Amino acid sequence: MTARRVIWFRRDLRVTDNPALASVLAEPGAVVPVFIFDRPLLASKVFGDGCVAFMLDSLRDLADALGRAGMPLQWRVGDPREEIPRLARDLKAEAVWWNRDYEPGAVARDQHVSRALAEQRICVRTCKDHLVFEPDQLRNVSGQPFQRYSAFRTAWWKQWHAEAVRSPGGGLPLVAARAAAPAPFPLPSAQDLGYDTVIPWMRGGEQAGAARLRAFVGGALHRYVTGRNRPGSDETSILSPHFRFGTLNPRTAIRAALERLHGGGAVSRPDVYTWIDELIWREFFHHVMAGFPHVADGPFRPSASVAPARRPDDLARTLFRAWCEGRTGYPLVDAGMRQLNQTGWMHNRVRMVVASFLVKDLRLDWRWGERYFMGRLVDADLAVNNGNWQWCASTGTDAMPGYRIFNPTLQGKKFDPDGAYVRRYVPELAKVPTAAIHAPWDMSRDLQERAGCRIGADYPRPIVDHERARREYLELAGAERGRAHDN
DNA sequence: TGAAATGTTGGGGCG
DNA sequence: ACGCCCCAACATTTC
Repeated sequence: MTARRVIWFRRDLRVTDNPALASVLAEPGAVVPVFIFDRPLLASKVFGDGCVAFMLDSLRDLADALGRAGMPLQWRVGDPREEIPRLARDLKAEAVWWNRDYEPGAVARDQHVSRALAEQRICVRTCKDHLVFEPDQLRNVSGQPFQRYSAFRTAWWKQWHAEAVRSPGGGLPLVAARAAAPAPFPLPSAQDLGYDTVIPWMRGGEQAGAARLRAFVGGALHRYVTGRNRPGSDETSILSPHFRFGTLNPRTAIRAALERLHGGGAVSRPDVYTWIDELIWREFFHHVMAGFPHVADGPFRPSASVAPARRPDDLARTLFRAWCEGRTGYPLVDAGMRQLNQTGWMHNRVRMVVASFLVKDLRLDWRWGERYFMGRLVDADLAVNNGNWQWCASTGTDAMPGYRIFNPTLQGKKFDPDGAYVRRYVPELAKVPTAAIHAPWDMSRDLQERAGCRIGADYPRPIVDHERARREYLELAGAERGRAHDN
């Protein structure tokens, strides 16, 4: 009897360019693909309906591709710590394969599973996939994880050139030619998992991921440096959900961008390298969380020049609710939050603006915002979301200085000059003239009537005065710095 | 991947 | 022609 091997899919929901799958298929014998719906994690409701919808959509694509190759996906709902060892034993598996995950919780889970499998004398084989370089591959001169993005990026590129990073090859064809599609393997519905069914804002699965990558690399990439800052036009890649679930691999995406650059054409170096920078930031935040797991619960370091959050009283909760629902009275902030609530995604420029507003203008605990984002974003990724929030809150490894405070009006004028983004997501403001779109409270009574938007009735008056909030934040931050200095 | 405050410069209007 | 002022435009400093 030939040996049977299990491949456990987690954050690598694709059949092409998948190191663990390619390796397990390279050996003779039967392969059983497995996915576990992590019941405790799903019950914790860290993620939202949109995220679960994207995952299910991706799993349908994966199950279909595996089914065509004669390997129906097995799935369970339960705790993977128990389900994987049990499944491996029931299947009389000789080995279990997976691609590694670096989140602290996932590392603990995988160690637990590895021990349980070892007790049953079942081999564990793991591969690198989710990051181009793993945490222990990139260290500073003293052997520690990097704490500065610029140094990390230098080391990252050095390693990229040293290794000549390639895709693994092998795996399965995306669509088997002429193969009759088997009956779709029934996966659980969102309801079965305790979530509401929502129409996914973007398609999941590796076919959708590959199509989007092609469209972006062949399209908006050539004007990325300026285009990426324009939330009113779709000029970012919008690939983050695919990287989150591994329906697309960053190594492949980066190679595609570099090939477009070197293949000639209208793509400039700054455009390509600026985009790749964003993917290196993603890697950086994963390395930071792996090296300093305490960042998951609080600041990387107690930081001077950061004002303390206000008391979590009724006022704080009222302000927070207004922020969540996009009712702050600042058009760009409200448009961003409504885009998030409606679609499960927010343009990155606007993510920075709404985060700055929560932390600096409202002086709320950044972790409130972090948690809200996790519960809404289709691309909800613990390490990346946490890293970005800490950056905005000025508490992170390589953070923005505390005195950097975004002015939501100015950001709107600069990056949404015609107000297209605001008008799309804040329909009350649709008829406000462009000159006033980012400061509608300046409109005269008469103008408000004509624009069909009375401030304070149809659209809220600003819940805080930005000028004043900014001065207060700086004052409190200065006091904090003074105290730190005294101690 | 900030923005306000402050400083500097140079062109043009004007007596 | 000259000095003076104003101010926009740009540069630098500061939070």
